[in-house]
Amino acid sequence: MNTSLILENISKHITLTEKETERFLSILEYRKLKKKHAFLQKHELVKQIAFVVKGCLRSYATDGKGYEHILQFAPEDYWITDIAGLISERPSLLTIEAVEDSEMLVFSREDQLRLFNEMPKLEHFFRIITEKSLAATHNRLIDYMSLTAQERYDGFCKRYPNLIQRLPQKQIASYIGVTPEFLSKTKSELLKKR
Amino acid sequence: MNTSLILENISKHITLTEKETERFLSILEYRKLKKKHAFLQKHELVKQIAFVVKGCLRSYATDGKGYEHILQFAPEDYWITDIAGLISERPSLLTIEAVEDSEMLVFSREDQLRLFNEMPKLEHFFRIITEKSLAATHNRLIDYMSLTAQERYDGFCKRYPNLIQRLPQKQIASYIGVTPEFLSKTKSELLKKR
DNA sequence: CGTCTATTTGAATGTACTCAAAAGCGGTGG
DNA sequence: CCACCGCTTTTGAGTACATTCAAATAGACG
Repeated sequence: MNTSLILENISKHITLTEKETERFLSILEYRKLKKKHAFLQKHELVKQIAFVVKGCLRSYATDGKGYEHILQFAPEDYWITDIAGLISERPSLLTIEAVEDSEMLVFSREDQLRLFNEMPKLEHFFRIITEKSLAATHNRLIDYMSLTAQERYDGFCKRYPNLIQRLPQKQIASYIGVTPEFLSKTKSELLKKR
Repeated sequence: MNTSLILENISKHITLTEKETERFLSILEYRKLKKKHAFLQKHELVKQIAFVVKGCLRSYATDGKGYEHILQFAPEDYWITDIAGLISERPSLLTIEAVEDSEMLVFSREDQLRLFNEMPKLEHFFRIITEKSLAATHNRLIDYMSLTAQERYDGFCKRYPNLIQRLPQKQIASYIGVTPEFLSKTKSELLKKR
């Protein structure tokens, strides 16, 4: 189990002693997930949090017509869960699955909360992570409200230049909130302009 | 300075000793804000967090065309700030102002972080608050992606039945992400149906 | 190599926006 | 307390952005 990535990730905000590091590692479970396989199924109870070591996951909601709406992509070095399901302790509205063959380090909410009590530092870390995530989601909501599809696509390309090549266009369309057909047309418009 | 509301709010998640309560209250500043006056101006550095005791605030982004996009309403018993500006320490993209004559308890980020060190419990509290806020914003984003304007309006009415009467329709339109004209038409459609 | 899914393209449609003008409402000052 | 002014809400006509449905093409994977 290669834990250097997750330890580096954490060390950006807090410093753990050797003992604390050991304790933290003790709650981690290593998991592989093949492309298109689910880490979390819709309607399941959400109990875990994942840190992606390799590959990429996505979380999405499915609406009444069966359309998928992607909330988050989580490539290496990202955290992912269904926070709404996790804190409400109600069945998940989201599905989380692998976009590519992936590897994760996973732990339960239960263990997380237990560690928060033992090590306030760790709660400090996740408070910061959650704040960042909230800020990012705020910005995304504002983009949604104020930009056209073309501008949102531009923004996505600039913010995640490395992800674009790894994702099917259909999923990028779903993330920025348009149909795959429309994104295709939008892209060819952009090419004509240049 | 009436602090019972904020203390009750906090006590839903943590229990403070008398000393801790005193320490917490020591960082609070009481502030009144008249309708339409700003708690935070766009382009200012964000330094404070507010708890609304009376009245109602709103936070919004202004786009290139001068349109406002409301991110949050904060009536009594709600917390509000510009989290993105606060953590990035860059000028705010949001404006926060009073919808009605309001009263708040305000403290600085600096004091907040200082107290987090002194009292891990308080960081615990804000970790929870931030998680809830993130979950709510996720749900809102999904609504945005998957529902029509009419459905979003319905949802708003159901979720905030008491707020509707206090807010100008223009601001509800801005919150659900449509023009005031369109919301007006949407409402009369709804009436015809029933 | 064949099958299945993703992407592109086109035509018709729909949802929401823009602009304009009238009606309603609230607050302010005389 | 009323009259006026400014802002909000309503209504309508024309428009734009994005969707739906369909079909053809391209790509990925076993």
